[in-house]
Amino acid sequence: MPKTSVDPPGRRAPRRREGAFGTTMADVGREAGVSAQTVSRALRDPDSVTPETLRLIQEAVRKTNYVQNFAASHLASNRSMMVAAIIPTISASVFAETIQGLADALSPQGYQIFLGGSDYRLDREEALVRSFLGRRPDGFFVVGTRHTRPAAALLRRAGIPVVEGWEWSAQPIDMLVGFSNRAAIARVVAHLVEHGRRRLVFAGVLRPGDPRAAERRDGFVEAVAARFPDETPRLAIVDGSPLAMHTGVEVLELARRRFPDADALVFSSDLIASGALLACQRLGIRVPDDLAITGFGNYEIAAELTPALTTIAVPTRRIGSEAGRLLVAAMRGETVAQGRVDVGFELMVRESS
Amino acid sequence: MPKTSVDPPGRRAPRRREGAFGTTMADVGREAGVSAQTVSRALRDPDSVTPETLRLIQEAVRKTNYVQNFAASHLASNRSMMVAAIIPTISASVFAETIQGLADALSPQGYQIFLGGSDYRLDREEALVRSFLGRRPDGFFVVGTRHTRPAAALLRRAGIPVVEGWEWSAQPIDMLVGFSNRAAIARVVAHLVEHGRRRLVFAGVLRPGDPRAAERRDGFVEAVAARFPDETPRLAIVDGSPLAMHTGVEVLELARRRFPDADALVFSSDLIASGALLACQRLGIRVPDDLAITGFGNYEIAAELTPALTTIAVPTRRIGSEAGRLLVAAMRGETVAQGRVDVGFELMVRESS
DNA sequence: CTGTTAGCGCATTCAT
DNA sequence: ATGAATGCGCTAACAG
Repeated sequence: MPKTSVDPPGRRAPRRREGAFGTTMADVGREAGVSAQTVSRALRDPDSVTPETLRLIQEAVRKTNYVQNFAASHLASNRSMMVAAIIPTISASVFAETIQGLADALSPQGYQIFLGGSDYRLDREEALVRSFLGRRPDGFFVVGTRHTRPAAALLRRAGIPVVEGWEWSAQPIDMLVGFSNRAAIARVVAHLVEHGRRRLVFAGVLRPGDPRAAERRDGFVEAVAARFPDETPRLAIVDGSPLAMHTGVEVLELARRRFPDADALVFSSDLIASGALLACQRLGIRVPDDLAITGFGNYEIAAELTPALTTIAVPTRRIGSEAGRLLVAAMRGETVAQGRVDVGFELMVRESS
Repeated sequence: MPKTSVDPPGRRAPRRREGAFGTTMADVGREAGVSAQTVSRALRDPDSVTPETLRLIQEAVRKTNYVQNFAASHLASNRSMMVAAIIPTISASVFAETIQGLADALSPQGYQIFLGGSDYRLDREEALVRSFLGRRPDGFFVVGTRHTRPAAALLRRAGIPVVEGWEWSAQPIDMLVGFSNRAAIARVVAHLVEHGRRRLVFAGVLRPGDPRAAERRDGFVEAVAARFPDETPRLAIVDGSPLAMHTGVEVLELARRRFPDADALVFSSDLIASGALLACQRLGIRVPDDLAITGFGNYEIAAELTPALTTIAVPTRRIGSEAGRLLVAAMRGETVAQGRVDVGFELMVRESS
């Protein structure tokens, strides 16, 4: 091995990558006959170089199979072009829709999304926040406005735009895109009472990490108390069961056992409302004649059932796209005039009520 | 401003980060009275430093609110601790389950997941592959074995473990975790024929980017041809409609119009089978007396319907966890003995057939 | 429009 | 067990 120069002390063999993507901008530049810096510029802003230079570089990129290394780009520019997103669970279609909306708004701007599911647990959310911040995202989206104190502190200190979603809050960490779960249930209660229902039962699954469901319960209690001040609000709530269709049967039975005279069941989710509605067919309970049933979320199944399910439609996708819009603006350094967006909701009156 | 040293020419102000996470390992080390390297070691392997040193460092981390920068770590170590995953759509619960399984296997090992949805389009998949490889993931998971030529080439050249999932293929790019969609449908056909059905119709939604649905159709054609060599296989397929419950009604009507004497409908997905089954109630079609109906996927709704839906259960979550297991082993540099895992499927016989 | 220089924050390598 | 030097691949800042 020829050694043409004397290495200074402490000099070692270079750590150059062996892998397939060992080619760097310098390699591309060498191939194209320009400097690495020009390659960098050409890739980020093609108009900043001569058309001829651009052509040479593009050709060199192709020839060398070059794939840009974003980690290095991130380190040098202090921009990761990533947005972190935390949702309660990946397998709930409503949150998946929100993420779809987020992606629709962010992808065209070149941002990638880092997704995590907290499994409805604030401690896991905190762990995710901590771990995600290590990747230095340029923005953060999180479902919910309730967080552990350290998680909120981390997000506040991160120095990046943060959007909370799916709820309404007086004191968001930064920006907010949501709606009032309370008001939505109040709307359901108003609808039922207007149609002659008198003995309403709130039927739901409540878990510690799901403040949105708790808000719906509170909204129910408030709305019923306002109309029937002398009555105790009727609640049929389970808290150990999963938020799934078959739990609807369980909640239905609980409600009927505890309140045999009920004439309307206000479910906290379409998922359990659907399970209950299908069970009613088997049990011979006539809906809406014997019992009105309402859901929440306007899931795909709601419109397909017989009778079709009355429910609250939430613009889940729009929550994501609005959040993305706000994040993009803020990440660009623009001052966001209105950082709180109420996307509202819509009562879908169908046959079940 | 005191200037105690003469700057060499070309010297500029440092680019040190201003943001909240400006603290580096050097800052932590200074606070703890050790070098940055010791901090680095302590964070990665707490046993490699003195308990006392560890304590000092942990305290310093807390005091300075230090959050490790993974981008720098990645660049220096050439390990990103990320796995990229591409699925057809985020909002399909079956794929969400697979991702959940993947996360279950990878998170404990410290890997984070980069998720993308191709929207059932191979060109978008290629774009995602390209963009994801720029992040230099340590492993790659992708649903499907069909890819554009450049996408497959990129994955092959990437020099990282790749797992394809949800199908079966003779020539995977690298590793494979799936099952035979053909065999699954053949199993359904066998079941129906054994129970006296003679005029089977394949009812489905086919889209260019969904080879799994196409496999199911092909499996149907093969199985029927093997049993009734003289007949032309009956197909009721729509290709412009979304894969949604309400499309089931459309497919049902098409099948009945085209094959009025059909005695069994083999749907390509529980989603459309459920929509069709619910429509049958409204239309007065008795299931299974007039018509047997089968689905695919064993979605949550399948067991809740009346009659409950006969379907193929796919271990969706296990596809993800097995993929994660294989990736972890390969990323550790272990030689994976069996890189092809057939997770199989199960016929769930219920009331609808 | 293009090249040069320095450094982003960390892990690796070697020395102690 | 700990420290010092070096470079990962890229972009910012500046010079020409």
